Amino acid sequence: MPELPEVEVTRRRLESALVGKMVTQVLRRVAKLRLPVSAELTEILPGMTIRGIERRGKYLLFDCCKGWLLIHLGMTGFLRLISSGTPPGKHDHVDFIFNDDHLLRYHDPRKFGIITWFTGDPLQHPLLAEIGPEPLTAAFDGSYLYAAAKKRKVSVKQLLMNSSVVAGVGNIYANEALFRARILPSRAAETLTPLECTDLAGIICKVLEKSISEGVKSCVAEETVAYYPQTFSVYGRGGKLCYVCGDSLDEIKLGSRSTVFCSNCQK
DNA sequence: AGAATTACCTGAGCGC
DNA sequence: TGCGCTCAGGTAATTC
Repeated sequence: MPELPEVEVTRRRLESALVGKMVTQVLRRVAKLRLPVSAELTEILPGMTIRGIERRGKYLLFDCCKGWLLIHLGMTGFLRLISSGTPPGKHDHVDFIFNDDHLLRYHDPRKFGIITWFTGDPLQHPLLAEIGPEPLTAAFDGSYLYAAAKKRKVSVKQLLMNSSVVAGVGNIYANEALFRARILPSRAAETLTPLECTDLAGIICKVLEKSISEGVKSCVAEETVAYYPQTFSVYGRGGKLCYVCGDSLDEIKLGSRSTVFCSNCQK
């Protein structure tokens, strides 16, 4: 599923392909994803030029000069950049056709994504306004994390996955970062020491940045997809052997989310 | 306010 | 073969 790195890789690819290009047509095949797909998009967007593409957490923000196109990929969504005229397949819900004969196609089997239109400061949009600091900025550091964790009884992993605490960290990277920081996911957030918070914040940055650079390297000509091959230390490896100590990895549920860790390496 | 729970959605995998 | 069940999980809304 697309998390911050996948969204960032998508953003960079789309930015280099679409900035300065004009939308000529929007085709909407479903009325509703997780939220209604703004009906006015088909009438408003044609004629508009993409000035830039930003990212906030897992949201892509297309600057259309007169307003913003906000896209969230949900669980299973991805965007592809293909030739216009390519016939749509199953779950190809929305097409954005550009004046250079490119087609940006939104595909999402589970329809957990969001496509909406907003005028004004996109950061003030209700969906974005409460999101915590970006993990790859100076605003997210050990002292911030320590303050956020203090007096919180939820598990560290659930704290990291709370988007109002830090933007864009989902299940995969929460599992991976905690493994690398040697911290048990089930630990109450309030038990983290300042030193552990500094360590963890730095590791979160590293894990995300490494994934982004892998995604950039794997860039396939033409097609823009949110997914790229990656290897994880613990995510999806419950019952398999820890790469560090060789013990078998444990898998539990935290907040109904699959959580994998090494009880030998993580304390 | 924080924590826990529910809802949204479809394909994959499984037991029978 | 196919039915019914569970699971995957981001995040908003709802409830406690």
